[in-house]
Amino acid sequence: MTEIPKAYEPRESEQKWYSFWSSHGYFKPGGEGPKYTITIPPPNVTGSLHIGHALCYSIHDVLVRWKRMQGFDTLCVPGMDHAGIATQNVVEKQLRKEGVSRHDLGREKFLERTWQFVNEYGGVIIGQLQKLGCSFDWDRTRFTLDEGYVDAVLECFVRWWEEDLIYKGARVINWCPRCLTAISDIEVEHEDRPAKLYHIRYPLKDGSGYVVVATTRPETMLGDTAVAANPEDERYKALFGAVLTLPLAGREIPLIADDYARPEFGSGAVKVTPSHDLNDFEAGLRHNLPQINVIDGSGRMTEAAGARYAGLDRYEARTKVVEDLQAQSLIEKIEDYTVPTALCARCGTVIEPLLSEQWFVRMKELAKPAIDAVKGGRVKFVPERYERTYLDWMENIRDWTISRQLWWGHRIPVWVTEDGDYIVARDEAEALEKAKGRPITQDEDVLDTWFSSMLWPFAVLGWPKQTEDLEKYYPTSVLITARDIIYLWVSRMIFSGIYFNQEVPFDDVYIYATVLDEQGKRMSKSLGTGIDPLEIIDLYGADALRFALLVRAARGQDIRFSYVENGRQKQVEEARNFANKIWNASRFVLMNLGEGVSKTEANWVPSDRLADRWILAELNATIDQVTRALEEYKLNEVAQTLYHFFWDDFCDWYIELSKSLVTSPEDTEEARAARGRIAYVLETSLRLLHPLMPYLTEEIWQRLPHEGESIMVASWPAPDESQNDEQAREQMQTLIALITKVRNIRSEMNIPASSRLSLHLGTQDTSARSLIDENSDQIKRLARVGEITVSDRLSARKGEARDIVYGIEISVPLEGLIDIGKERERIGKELGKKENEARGLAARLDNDSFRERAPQEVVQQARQRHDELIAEIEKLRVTLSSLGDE
RNA sequence: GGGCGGUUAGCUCAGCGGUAGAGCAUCGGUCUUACAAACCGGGGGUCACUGGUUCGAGCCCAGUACCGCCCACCA
Repeated sequence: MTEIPKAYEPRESEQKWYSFWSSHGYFKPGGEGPKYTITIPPPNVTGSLHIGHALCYSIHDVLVRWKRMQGFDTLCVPGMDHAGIATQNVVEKQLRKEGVSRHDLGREKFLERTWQFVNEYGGVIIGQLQKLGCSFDWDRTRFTLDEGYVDAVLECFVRWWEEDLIYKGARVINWCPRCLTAISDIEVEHEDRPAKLYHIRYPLKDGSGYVVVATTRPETMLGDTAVAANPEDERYKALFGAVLTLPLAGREIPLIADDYARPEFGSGAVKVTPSHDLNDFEAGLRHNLPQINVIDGSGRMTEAAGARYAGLDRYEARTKVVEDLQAQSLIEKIEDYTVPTALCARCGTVIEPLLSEQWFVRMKELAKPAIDAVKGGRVKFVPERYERTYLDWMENIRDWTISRQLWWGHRIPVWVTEDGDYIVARDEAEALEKAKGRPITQDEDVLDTWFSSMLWPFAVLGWPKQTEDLEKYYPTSVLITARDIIYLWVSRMIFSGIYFNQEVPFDDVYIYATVLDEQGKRMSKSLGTGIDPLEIIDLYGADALRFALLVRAARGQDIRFSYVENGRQKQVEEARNFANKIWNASRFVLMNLGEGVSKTEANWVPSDRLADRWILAELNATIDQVTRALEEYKLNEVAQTLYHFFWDDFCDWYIELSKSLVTSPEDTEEARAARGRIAYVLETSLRLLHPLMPYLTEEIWQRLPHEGESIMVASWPAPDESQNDEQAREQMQTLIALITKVRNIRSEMNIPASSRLSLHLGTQDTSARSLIDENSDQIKRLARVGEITVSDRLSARKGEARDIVYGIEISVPLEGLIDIGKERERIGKELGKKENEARGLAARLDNDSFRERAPQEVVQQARQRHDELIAEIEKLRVTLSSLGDE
């Protein structure tokens, strides 16, 4: 017999099997069945694995392994995202440490440097995913900036330009003065911050008084080109058209009527700064107002702000403007105020709304079919509630700012001629040709990262080329992602997928849980609250980490995960213990199987034994339940069901009930059959567990009699209705209850495990009698009793502990061991429980409406249970009173 | 300002119409020939609050309170 270590040692096993799988090509597609495709959310090249990723990709791997075992032609495409701003920021930070800026290097050199960084550090996460056990097709790994991907982005840009879905325009956009680029609306975060509300007097030119405006940003007044009040506002009706003198600047500006001014706010008059506020910008367009930029891209005041302020930082300027106004008694009051402040999602800098020329995608037209696709059920969100989230966003969508003033990314394929014509082309040669000899220069900007990642599900399959992969594997089956990128990414994949392929990019969108720390806050590396998955894998194994996460992955519910105590991660420890349990149960089976057992010998030999019929029925129910739960993305249910089946049913009962047969030293046919059955149940369980715990299950499976090269490509168990056996389940329930009661008596009476007791049972029920007869050896073993006698009913005797379960009377003679006080207490407690339950049932049964309105089945059940209880109570009372006689 | 989640045993969470479950922790016992990372047994919950629907409600409806997310151009 081969030596098997007492505890599962993940490290060696993981390495061994991952390279085994890889070298056998199991990660590649190839099943006989229909296709099943997933393209993973490409992690940022700058990233390293955190717990959220571990969850995300574990879910991917579970689904992919499961479908592969079911025989689907299964493909999971991995890859990485070039992550424009994020990556550029990281590289710039490195440069800063060296004392240089990207401008010192110049564009070419900077890009070289960034590629160098990407080649060196990027892909760290890929290696980490492999450690996790992910069975993705690494040969198909893609990068959103690789050669073919560039073609996809060009194709998209050119076609949208030709369809007039892309335009350039001057707009007030969100500008990050630190990243020095425009960012889209969704890349802005809002945070309430304490601030001041300044009430400023704007004098009327004719000297007849002033109008008070309120603002949180006094420095922008230098760019005011009007003051607006609501047309319905009685206070201003007579003044519309009047001219005001803008303080400090001395410019003359009109008082205009526009209903975006809210009469109830402050004085009802609002300053209008078209260059630095989106509302004001739009009001400016309505009234043909001039636009004056007083703040530049780095957050400093421009020349247009006046010589006194030019060059000042926007906050310094604010202080100075307020001082100057105060000096002229033009500040009416300053109040404390809370303002929703816009911040750059990348770096946290306060956003500056800035008037600038940018490229936009016209969204209305693109959104329409993407809305219909979801409404029509062609894309299904799981959990369903996110459908609403998506639709609300899409139905109120605004045009998308796609140009970024960065260097790292897809350069915008637009060239400008000297006379200002835009030429959109796939490359410079084509642009030159189109320019017909006019000199041209390429637009400096790059595209928003999401402009490229929105093409992911089809670009990774080869689009815009009509490749075999695209033909075969698109659309994909499911997208598994986090909820915070529903707008940024999911929505955009849907509308671009439909636009370019006339088909939705995926059937389902599964939004997985957010992993939180013990405070219920989002885990974040930067806040130091992150846990390194590799550390956990090192300590407990990849399977344990996967299981710990998956068992908590209820659809869409957040997971709180950093319960660490004395350097131990309790949640993973629990999963590791389960892995070890599986290991040891397998060890038991293997130790008894003997050498050279063939697959056929380890098969299910039909049996009339209760335990056999029962475990087969339970196994079958488990297969059914687990498969169903997988179909519904209820991964926690999958994990919990398997945990319960394996530990409670298989280990605690089936193995124990089969032990004497299985370990029998004689090599009888009966014993061999029993060994075959136990191996069969184990092998089937391993296949069910494999998607969750790939390494452990492979390690054991390879040692068991099996067919095929790897559990990875073994078949997924199918439920078999003929194996349902209600009778076996009921009888087993009785047997378990009986054994538990005897153990209970032992424990409460402090009977040492070593002392063999006798057991008297009383029942008139013939089926209960035969249940006891047929399983008397098991009862003796598991309840640790020597002799069992069965009679019609038991009469009270002295020195015995009594109980009753499912109508079977139990008596354990204790001779001198009994403690009457304890026994009285124990029976009293039992009696109390039963009386309580009986009372509740009686109350329901007495209720006319219950008997009339509740389903007959429920009433019937209640009545039966009630009658059973009454009989049991009766007998316990007799016992109790006989104790009282002592 | 709108929308969405959550509130169940000391902790982390399942359960979502038939009268409460798991793991950990805790208490007592056990080296019972796979496993002390284990085994056996016990204790512990007015299922946030208030109303309502129902024969029956953690479970459905309405509202309240805290906690957490998302969206929003309120100067």
